[in-house]
Amino acid sequence: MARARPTIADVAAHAGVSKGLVSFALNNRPGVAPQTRERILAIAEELGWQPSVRARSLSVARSFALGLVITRDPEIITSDPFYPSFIAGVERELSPAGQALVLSVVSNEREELASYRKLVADGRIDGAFITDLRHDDLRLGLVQELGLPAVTLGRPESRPGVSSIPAVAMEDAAGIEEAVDHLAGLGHRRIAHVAGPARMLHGSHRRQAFDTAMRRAGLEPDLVIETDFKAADGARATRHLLAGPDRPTAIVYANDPMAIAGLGVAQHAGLNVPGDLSITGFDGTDIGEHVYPALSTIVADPVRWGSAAARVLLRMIAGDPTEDVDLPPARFVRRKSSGPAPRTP
Amino acid sequence: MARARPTIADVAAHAGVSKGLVSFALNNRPGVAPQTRERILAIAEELGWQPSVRARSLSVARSFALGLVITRDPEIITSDPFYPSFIAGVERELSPAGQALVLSVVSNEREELASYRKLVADGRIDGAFITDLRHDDLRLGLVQELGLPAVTLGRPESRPGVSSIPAVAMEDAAGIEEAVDHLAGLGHRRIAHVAGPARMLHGSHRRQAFDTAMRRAGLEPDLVIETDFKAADGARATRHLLAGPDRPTAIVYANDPMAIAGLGVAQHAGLNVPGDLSITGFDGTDIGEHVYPALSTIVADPVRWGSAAARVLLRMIAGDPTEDVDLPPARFVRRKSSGPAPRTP
DNA sequence: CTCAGAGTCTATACCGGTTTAAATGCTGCG
DNA sequence: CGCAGCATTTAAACCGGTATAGACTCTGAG
Repeated sequence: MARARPTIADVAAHAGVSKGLVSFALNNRPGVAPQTRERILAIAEELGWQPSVRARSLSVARSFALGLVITRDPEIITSDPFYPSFIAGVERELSPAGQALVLSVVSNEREELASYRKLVADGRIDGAFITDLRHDDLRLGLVQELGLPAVTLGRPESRPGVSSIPAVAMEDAAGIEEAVDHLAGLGHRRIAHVAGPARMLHGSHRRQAFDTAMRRAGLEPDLVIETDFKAADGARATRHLLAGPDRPTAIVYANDPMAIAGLGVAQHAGLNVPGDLSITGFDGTDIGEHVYPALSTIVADPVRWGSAAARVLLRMIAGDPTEDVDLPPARFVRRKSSGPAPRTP
Repeated sequence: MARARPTIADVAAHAGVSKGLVSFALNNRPGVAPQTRERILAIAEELGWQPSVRARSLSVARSFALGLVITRDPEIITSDPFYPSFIAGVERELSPAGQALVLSVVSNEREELASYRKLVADGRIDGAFITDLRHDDLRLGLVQELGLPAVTLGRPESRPGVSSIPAVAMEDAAGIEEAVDHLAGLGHRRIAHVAGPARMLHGSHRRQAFDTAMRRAGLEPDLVIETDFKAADGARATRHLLAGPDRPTAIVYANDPMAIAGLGVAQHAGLNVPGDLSITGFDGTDIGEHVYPALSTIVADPVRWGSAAARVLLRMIAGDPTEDVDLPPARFVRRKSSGPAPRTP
């Protein structure tokens, strides 16, 4: 019969001391005689004692877990590479810290808020990641209201009150500007942007960066189509752009799946990429490297982003002072899908 | 000042009964007078009482959470669409059941086993999903040893002892056979297979299905290359196949990212797809639909798989009898990347 | 020699539920 | 009328930790 796992009381009994003292010893608290402490630790070791997260949770009112709520329509099978990588980065920090990651996937904003509330009400998490920031994001007020430590990915435009919500930001605008500069430098004048949803902060950031870079190059950023970041949207937007009267010679997409879909549409229409049309993506999925022609894109580092965000959040929960973190900006990587503008006929 | 949330003791005090009776009433246990029960429920409602998962966890020795351990190298940004969808399906069941999902991402098998152990030792989970089954999978013995309720995705080849590990299986072989039949029917004789890792059960299943279908069509399944499911592997395998002496006219890939990479390689080599080379994938990512030519592939339903697996696991934990579940088989979907075999020169 | 104070350690309450044994009240039967 | 038997309810233990007040050394200064 498997012996039940030892509790702190067993350790206390074996050591001939009280429970409380064992607790002190195990938590490196002062007030325990050095040799007693050692004896207790040795016995705990020998008995194979491990703390019960459950019991500790109840008594210290913490859960030793962090929460991530992802909002997306589950029916839409999207090969967004961000989350898997981001989560891997988060785990890398949590695991050694003895923390767990609680994941929730919901379909819409209503459920999203409800999910945060529920996770907190159930005492499942001690802190949360806020990803995919939106304009007037209700989650910022919510975590404040709930008193839930949180970190945002990217800087929110405004934080409620004298906020204590640190941001871990990666400047994605720089990459877009690089891409536009690159294209303009290749002689492109009609450059379009297939943007992400404007209500999402990174969607509009990238768009603003596009506008800025275009104006700086003396071009009018008038060919912009807003999408939902889905491959199908990218295809639709591309068809629309190519069917237009004065079609672009280059398209800057807000993510890789849309760029790849756009590439497909262009090729389907008989265009040569990059001969007739240059294309750039955003995110650096591994597939982009292998399509033909290889996709010029803007690469970020979601694994690192995850680690950084987790570190900030852990520090915050520990009560240490935190401040915003700036990660190295996303960089434009030239591959084969972008080239010189076609000679005007 | 925010009133602390009410405990069962508050409810008891307001109702003028004992804690124990409140607990009975709230859990629909017999032995409580109907009108007392109602009064208690009304007061609990009025006070906005919610059970404390933490306290309940400690006293009933359950965590009300399920675990998913994903093994993959975090540095490899892979756009595998399976997990996000699978998780969405799982969540759809867990959330209404008041259960949470604890996610762990690890880099290799050693960490994987350690992760299961840790999750159980910490009492974080009541059950686990076992995905990406391998031959002689150590996890089966482990969950048995740990007494951890578990469900496998797909049927393991053998289960330890008189196993109590139910499987939720989706017949993926059927799709591969359909694909081969389709290609053979179009006149292809040299059909290659870019397979997944042989140590993974679905990798070798798909390969077996390929062999079977080939033999049935009177063809020799001699062009098979084993890979690690990564896009880069797909590209490499394709280059190898195309450089060979007697190059194939069709390639069946074990997943979509590899197929898309293969498509890129073929096009890069100046081949027309499907004119010179037919290509099929596996998984039905949304991108496949939008590349040019649209990828013929085999579509599964990971969302449904997730829901089914979660249901089985929940039932198991509840102590209800469970049995294996068979989901509808993956189906071949013909799109544009497969066509008649080229006329032999 | 006494007493203050530091250093150790114990006893006990507490976190918020569940569970069990025992107490209470009521009904109906002999 | 007495008592078995049932339904209802209470009190208290328990899950496994943490936290706090107080008790018990021992030392050193006055």
